[in-house]
Amino acid sequence: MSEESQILAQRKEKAESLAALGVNLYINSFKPANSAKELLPKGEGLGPQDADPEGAVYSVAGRIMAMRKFGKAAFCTVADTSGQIQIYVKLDVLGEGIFETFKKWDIGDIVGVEGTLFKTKVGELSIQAAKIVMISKSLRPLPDKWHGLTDVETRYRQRYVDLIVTPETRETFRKRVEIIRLVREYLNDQNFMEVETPMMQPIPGGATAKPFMTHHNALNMDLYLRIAPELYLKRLLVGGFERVFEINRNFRNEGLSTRHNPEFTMLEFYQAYATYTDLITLTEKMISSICEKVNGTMKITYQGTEVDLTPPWKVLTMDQALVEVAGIDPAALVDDAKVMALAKEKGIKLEEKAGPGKVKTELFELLVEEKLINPTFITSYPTEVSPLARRNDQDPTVTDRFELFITGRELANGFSELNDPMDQLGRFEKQIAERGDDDEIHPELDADYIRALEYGMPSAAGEGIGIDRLVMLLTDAPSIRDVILFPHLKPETKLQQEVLPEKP
RNA sequence: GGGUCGUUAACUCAGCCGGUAGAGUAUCUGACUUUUAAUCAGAGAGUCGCGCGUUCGAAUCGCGCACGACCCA
Repeated sequence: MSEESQILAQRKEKAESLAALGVNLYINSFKPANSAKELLPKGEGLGPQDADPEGAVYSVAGRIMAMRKFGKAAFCTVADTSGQIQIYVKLDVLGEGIFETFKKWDIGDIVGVEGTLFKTKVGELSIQAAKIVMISKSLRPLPDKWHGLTDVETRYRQRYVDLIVTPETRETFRKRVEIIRLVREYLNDQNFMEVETPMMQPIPGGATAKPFMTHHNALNMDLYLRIAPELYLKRLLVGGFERVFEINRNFRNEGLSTRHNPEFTMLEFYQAYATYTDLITLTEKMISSICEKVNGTMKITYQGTEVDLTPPWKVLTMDQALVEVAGIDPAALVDDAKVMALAKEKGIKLEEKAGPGKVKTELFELLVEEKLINPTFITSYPTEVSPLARRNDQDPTVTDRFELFITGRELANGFSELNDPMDQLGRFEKQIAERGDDDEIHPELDADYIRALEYGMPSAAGEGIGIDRLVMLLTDAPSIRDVILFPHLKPETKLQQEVLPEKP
């Protein structure tokens, strides 16, 4: 108790004194018939100080966000999920006994109110409270009503407080839900089936990333949290499901940043008898239409930069991008030796086993990526860096693949799928052979995936879209932590001591 | 992993060259029956992130650590 803050101790005392009066502080019998949002239009016909002539009784429940108390009356702002409404509490309406308990109400309490509507002198629609109940007593004070909660650490750690007091946070996550709902709707309308594939995988495949490891006790086997669902979704193409998608979490055991959370949400979808160019069209239509539905326009601002999502979007090959965007002399790209020389000149460290394709991709990442502000599809990725993509029929050193960049960031990655089992096996083997001894990522050969391809997979195209990054773009969020409800943080050290009661 | 910045009351923040810890909001007491950042009067509230060091004396200076932010790899 001695360690407890004064306010917390006072609130606990207050709760105890209410309980001593026989007030149940945590009832579950109040069921509001109305929401704040639906009541607000009912004041439209009323002038200041008018009472609702129909005298209808309404009830709402919500959290007290502000209180202005007088001796024998008070105004409270009550917030529910739909919005806020003011309630007016008066001694002569409620009676002495009830009003005494009301005096112990605090900002932050969740309460229920029943009464009729009226407008105040200054014209704010309010509920004249005829009945009031405490639904849940709050023991902790809310942050400053004027400044709100600005400490980002507290906002991420105690998202529940952030959601209570920061309207922008509520808006961002409402938009996130809406964006994901619209993605589902779009793909369902195109006859895609939503499926779920393993998150715990014996061999982590479908991407190059460090996995998290876990252990199954009964089977006594190690498992990996998936880094991508790709290889399972393509098994479903073999099985005859021609259009599948999955929206779910991937896990990568790598660094954290404003663009990386260890678990993140990925959309992957696969369409049989389609090519990567079909997906380019699908992608620009889907994202631009979702943006218009969520933001009312396709021209948005991201962190002060204007971005126009109106289709069609620009399509450049990697070579074209190096020339047009980075200003590289086309002569420097004509053969492998010239590419290697250029990389050296630009200060790229040449790994021993890195081939010209990997080097060119690094040049692209260094010189072009951050300059692609408006949506741009980059195509013709080197085969070397695209182990699961189909080779281009004219030039087998590149693949029928694209990545989508907006605001300098990769947002999507798609390609015509490699369905030749022998080619796939060769690429897996090459990938494993080229692994540097110091590499922390150890690709393993997924033999069952090869076996699946040997049954025959239809020609197809597939794509992954980072949902968190899409939400960041469409909500103008600077950090991925602003679009993930509970982003990963290191644990607090002192919290246990604070919450647990002291033992004698 | 490296660099820069931050951590002071429940919240938002001051605190200068090292000399008794400050404000607003919130809270408590009193007044107040149409306020809306209500008002007026009064009061309480702190392990200055943690540890070590320098010093007569450290929120302040130094070193280490923790957590966070941003940038870089």
